[in-house]
Amino acid sequence: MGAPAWPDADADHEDLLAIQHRVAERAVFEDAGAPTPTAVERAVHGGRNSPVVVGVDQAFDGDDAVSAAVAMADGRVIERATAERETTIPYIPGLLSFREGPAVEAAIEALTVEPDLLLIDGSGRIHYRQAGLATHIGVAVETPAVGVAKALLCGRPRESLAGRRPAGVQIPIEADDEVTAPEGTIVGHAVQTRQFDSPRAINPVFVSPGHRVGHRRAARIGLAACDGYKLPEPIRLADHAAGRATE
DNA sequence: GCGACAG
DNA sequence: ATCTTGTCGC
Repeated sequence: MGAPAWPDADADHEDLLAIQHRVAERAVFEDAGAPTPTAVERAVHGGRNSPVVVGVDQAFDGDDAVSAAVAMADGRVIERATAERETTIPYIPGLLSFREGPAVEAAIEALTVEPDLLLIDGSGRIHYRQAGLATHIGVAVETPAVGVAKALLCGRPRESLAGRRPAGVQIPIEADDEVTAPEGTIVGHAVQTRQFDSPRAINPVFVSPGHRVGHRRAARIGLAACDGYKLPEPIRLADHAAGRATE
């Protein structure tokens, strides 16, 4: 078992923080088992003997969290699975994993295929205690994971994010005094996965290591997994699947 | 007290 | 995350 079981609804706030510190201790923020960006490119765009890349996203159905996991390999969707769990803890920035984690883990375990990489919507190392949803899940299921968030939770961009950047640009996100990592540690990147020529600029996504991957490879994986849209294809498909499971 | 704040 | 139609543009 890579991480503690999910806490009860009546767990103390301090217990939750303690769990996250443990998750961060067990997390590996360096390349150790995660597929290369090239391999991920084959899984999403096509190729032989690619790894199994699974995208995960959530939707809500009343008080329940609905999670969808979409597995891709050799350029095709090979399996989809969903799981629904009652939410007990409310949404609190920094404690998201305790609200959505149970459903996410259940959806991943409902797959019959074994994931080589998890692409999870939400932060990984870009988190106050370096234990965002992607890190918590990666450690819990002992699988390489990358976090892809649509907004920045914490940390300091090395450069201003104002204005427009062309697709492919990666701006380091450094730890500040709110993050439990030495000041200046690169905990992730703002990745411009998509950009238009139109007057309306597209925002970047925030990619960070979840487990068994370094920040550099995580960012390149984020770009390699995109297919014409702002979000990595497996996550985009999981988004649709989760929404459909709600209807 | 003020501002920040994944989904 | 979610409540929600049309509309501007490639």
